[in-house]
Amino acid sequence: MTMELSKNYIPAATEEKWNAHWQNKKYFNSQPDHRPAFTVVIPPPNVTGVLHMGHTLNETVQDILVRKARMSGFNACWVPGSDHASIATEAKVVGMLRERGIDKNQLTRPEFMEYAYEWKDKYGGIIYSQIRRLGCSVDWDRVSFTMDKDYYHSVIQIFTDLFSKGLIYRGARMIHWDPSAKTALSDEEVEYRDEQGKLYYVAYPIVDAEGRPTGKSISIATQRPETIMGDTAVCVNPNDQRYADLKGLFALVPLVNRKVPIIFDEYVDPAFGTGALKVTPAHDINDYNLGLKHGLPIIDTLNADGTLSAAAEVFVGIDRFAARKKVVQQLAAEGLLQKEEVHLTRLGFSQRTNAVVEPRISTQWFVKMKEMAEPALKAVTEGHIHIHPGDKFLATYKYWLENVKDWCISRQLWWGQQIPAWYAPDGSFQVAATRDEAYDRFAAAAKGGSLPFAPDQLKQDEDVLDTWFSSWLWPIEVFKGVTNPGNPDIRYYYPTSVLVTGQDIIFFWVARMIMAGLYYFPDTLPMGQRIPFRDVYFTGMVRDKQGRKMSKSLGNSPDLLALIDKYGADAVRFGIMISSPAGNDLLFDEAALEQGRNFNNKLWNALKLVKGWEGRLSDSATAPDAFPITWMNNRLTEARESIEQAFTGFRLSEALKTVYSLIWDDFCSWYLEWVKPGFEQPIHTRVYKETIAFFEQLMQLLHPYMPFVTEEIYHLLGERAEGDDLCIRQFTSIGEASASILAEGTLLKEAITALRDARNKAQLKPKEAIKLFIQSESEAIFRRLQPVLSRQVNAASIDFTRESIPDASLTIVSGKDKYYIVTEQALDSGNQKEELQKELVYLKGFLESVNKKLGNERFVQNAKPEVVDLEKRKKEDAEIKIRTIEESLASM
RNA sequence: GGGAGUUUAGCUCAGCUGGUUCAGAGCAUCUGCCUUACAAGCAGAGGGUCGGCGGUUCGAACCCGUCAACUCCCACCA
Repeated sequence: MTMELSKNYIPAATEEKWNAHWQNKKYFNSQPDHRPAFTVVIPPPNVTGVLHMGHTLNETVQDILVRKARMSGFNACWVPGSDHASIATEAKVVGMLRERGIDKNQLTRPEFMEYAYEWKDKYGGIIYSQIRRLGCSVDWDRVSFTMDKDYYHSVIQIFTDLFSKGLIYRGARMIHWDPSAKTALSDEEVEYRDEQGKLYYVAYPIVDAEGRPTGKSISIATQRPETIMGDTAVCVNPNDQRYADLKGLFALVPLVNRKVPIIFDEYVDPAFGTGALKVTPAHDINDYNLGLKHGLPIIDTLNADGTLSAAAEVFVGIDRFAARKKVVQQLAAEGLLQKEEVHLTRLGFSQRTNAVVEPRISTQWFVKMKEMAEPALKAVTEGHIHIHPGDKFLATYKYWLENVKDWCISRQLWWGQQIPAWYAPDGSFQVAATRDEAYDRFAAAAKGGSLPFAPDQLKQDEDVLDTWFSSWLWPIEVFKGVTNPGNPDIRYYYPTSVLVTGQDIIFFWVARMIMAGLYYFPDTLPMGQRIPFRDVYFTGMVRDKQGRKMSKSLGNSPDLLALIDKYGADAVRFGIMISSPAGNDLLFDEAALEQGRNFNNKLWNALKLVKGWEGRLSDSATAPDAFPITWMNNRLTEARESIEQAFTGFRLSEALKTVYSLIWDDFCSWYLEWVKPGFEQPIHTRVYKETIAFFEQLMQLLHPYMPFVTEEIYHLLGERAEGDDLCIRQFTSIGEASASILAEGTLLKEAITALRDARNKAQLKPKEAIKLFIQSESEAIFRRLQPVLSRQVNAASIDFTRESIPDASLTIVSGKDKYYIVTEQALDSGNQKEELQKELVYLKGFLESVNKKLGNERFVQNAKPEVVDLEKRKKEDAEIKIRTIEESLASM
């Protein structure tokens, strides 16, 4: 087989070919069988999004683990899918409708859902095509979506089940409200940022019980003057002497002139502001609690969209921030505004819409978390689930679970699973999957009495569930574990093997999946079978090379497909992995992708070299030099061992570095140079075959990282039978590397390097041959290395000697092996003498320190015997080296 | 306010149980090479008080204390 190979590797030509081939062969489709399962569920990206660099890192890591497992005897199953992302998607759909001039409020719910699905179908495929381009070996027959029919039902089922067990309740609580999306949020969906704000000092007139002015006033500091109209008390610290005389008096709320009591509570910090606090129970969690404690009325002055409500009496219908300005103006006009000062404050923002959230009292659905948190904590602390890197996240995980509050799961949206609660005309409700079931429940509750309403009079709760309330079932329901319990898939694939995800969703998702798994599977099963995954691998955040977060506004978030077009998918995968230590942030730099592309090219050129030998095979009787093959074999074994260890510890970046260096340095720079025949010289068939075999093994090792180029080269290396593809080629077991062979290889490399350096320094041209004399204790070894050595340093002859050679340039390697270089023209040895003297000084200092150590009785007594022995050997070694150098210097 | 992490070469990071001549790698830099696989390359080289100080130990990049800088998470102070 001869074919012209292009000068450089061209990724575009091969990637689609192999994707199609793998898919046709169904290599990545998995069915339960006798092999152990290796299961990964993809963290489902938002259905309307595109893959950013964070996803790219995640998917690449998963693919590496999955491909490695598939090649190591496991039945690998990687489930792809996407998340309906209720609030994020709904916001986008509403935006799209607005652009088309459609107001969501004028649509019926079914009409809106039609638009939403239309949107989902249009954009939902984008991520899948990106995952495919990246080479991810997912099982496309198993693609799941959190709003699929079955999946939808599973969410409803879990809801009704949790409700029946008393773990879900409905009630009025103070929650975080997103005025932009007009929905409740969970605590986790609020992000806090420091903002420069203002503190306004406002005078509240003091009046007596009858509302008569006392002539006094109290000064109150507030950041939110627009909430003044909701004030129902003024609070001071009971121990604050400044305000002791206000007992029994009242304050007049500015602008609305409401008479409110002055209450006393130690909650107030006398040192902050003026030591007096306005209490607005409807709009601040602390004030809410104070209000409960002191029995204060609640006046809600805000509408759902953040405008002032009728209860505010003034500025009704004006947005809260505009109202703030107007209130300040008005206060100033009335002479009640005493001063303004700049104040740094922490504001909560909605994760999805970036709107400033409002604390709001509202009736919502909640999941009780305490009961679920306890086993979820145990699963990790008792070692059923391992977090990588553990030390960093264990504490965070623990703290959150120990302090977790109830989870607000209802959202005032349409895109999502609608809450299965059904309300009778009298406002009472039943939770059930369907209207009919709900009606039956009402009937059962009525104990046989006839119901005063018909089924179609039941009204279903308008709200949908938090998107995480569906994704926490992901590892279970992608295998239909909820809708078809005990089926062969869930029994085979669950628990999944490893979850790879960003550390930012440890609470949103990771902790809750653990809760869901432990809740759903009965505790009669061992915990090891109930957990959703055995390992969690947290990837860091991807930043640009200046360390800034990637964001649309900075424009520093590269387009994945453009990068793949430019460098190839393998190079992108390489670049992202080579600079990505587990759990640390990744500073994304295109230079790393360039390195990946260069590596592709290196592989390609090695292929070209080896392929060039095909026509010049020779079976001559003279056996080929065995050393390079023996050495490469052992070096490969050694590297495989360390790669295996790196994988076990999820040190994927380290494993890649090992493969990279194994291929580039050991295979290309050393081995291939050692066996490479001279120009147009034949190569021994055995060497050729061994080289091909090495090359294949190297491609196999690299395959999980760079699947396309390795598969391509694997096929170009030889004719392959049907079904002989690299992506399913199984790794052989790893033998034992011979330390002595490896040491000989090191010796050879050192000798070559030292002699090349000597040649360089002597300014010898590469073509100028030398005569080499070696004076060494390890003569027998050198005789074995001689064929390679002589060619690598262009030695016309190599001879062994017992004494120094006159008129030669001397190089000493490892302090004891002496190389004498003899050339036609005598070489200047002035520099050598200096270098040897420098070396001598260093060695003497070294020997001194070793002697000092050995002379220290406490060292000899306390250190482990092997350490002491080692020091003794170092001493001998140093002494030999010193003697060798001194002898040489004497003869120079 | 509480907690966690980080600090090693110009940059990004390894250094796993304290002990091989342990101070490493890649990138970048410098020198010399268009040598018949590869200039997207080859052959070499330079570069670091391991954040500061103190301690434990025969021995510390590694363990302990302390200080400093940076990063992240959590928390209801108007």
